[in-house]
Amino acid sequence: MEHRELKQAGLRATGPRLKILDVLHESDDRHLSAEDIYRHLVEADEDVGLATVYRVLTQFEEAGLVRRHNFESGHSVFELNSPGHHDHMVCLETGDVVEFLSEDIERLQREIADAHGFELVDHSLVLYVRPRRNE
Amino acid sequence: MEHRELKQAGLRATGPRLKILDVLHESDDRHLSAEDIYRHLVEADEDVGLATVYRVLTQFEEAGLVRRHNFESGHSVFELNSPGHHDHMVCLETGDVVEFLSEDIERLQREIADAHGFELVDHSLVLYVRPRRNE
DNA sequence: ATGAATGCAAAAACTTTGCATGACG
DNA sequence: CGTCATGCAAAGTTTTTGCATTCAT
Repeated sequence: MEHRELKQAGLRATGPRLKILDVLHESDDRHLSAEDIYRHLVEADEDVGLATVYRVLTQFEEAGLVRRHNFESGHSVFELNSPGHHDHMVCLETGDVVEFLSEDIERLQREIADAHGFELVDHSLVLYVRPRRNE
Repeated sequence: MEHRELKQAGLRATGPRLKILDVLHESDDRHLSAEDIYRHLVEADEDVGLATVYRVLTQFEEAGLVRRHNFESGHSVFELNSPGHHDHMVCLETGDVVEFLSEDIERLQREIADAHGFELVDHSLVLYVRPRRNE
């Protein structure tokens, strides 16, 4: 029940918000741009404006429902904020996105921030890779 | 001699390119947006167009003279491609950028890419931090 | 009913491109 | 001199905003 998901996040359960959340849940691709989501909605004959998609995604981000990434330049992509944190590996040749998690790296990051007198709030780690040739 | 630096990179040593490279070398802040560089030039009464700044920075990036980052959304920032690689820590309260390097993290990244059947080509790691309160 | 959310269109922010002119080697 | 590079202005992208209308509670 996505209605509940929105209320718990402190947001009114409006039509556009429900539809956008649904696209995020149902899409094969976990990582979608605002334009991607807008296209899904138009194709499904849902009447939602692009401006609303941007506004709603920003609210979702503030509410912790989604995370925003800026992998390469140009535009942002959004993904549902799944309970488990993870980082991303992007294949430069195929565009595939693989999620991974390294507790060692997570710990090292906290230690490094700490050593510089800071507290780690968040981080962004993206590995750019290409298929390994079997030599 | 920045003239030489450009020739070695395979670029003609034109006025605008020398001036932009100079701004990158002389600026206190290592990380500058195209607009930042343009502003420096205008203040120094140098007659260089913003479009040229963008074109030259892109050429510099392709030639390996600078690196482009997309820390937050909206705009790119550029820094001279110093010989030693490093990652970045951005303070959310002051905007300060601190550079750091962890050989452990570098190694773990290669291992992770490898474990997924990929070869690590590049990566982006940014820690978002805030000043640690002394409790 | 009432304040919040939406759609549309216009604007803003950032970056790229077309074209005539000017500069490097 | 022949390109290649530049400046300017115009166009392209992505994202935000103003405002009248509609919707959720």
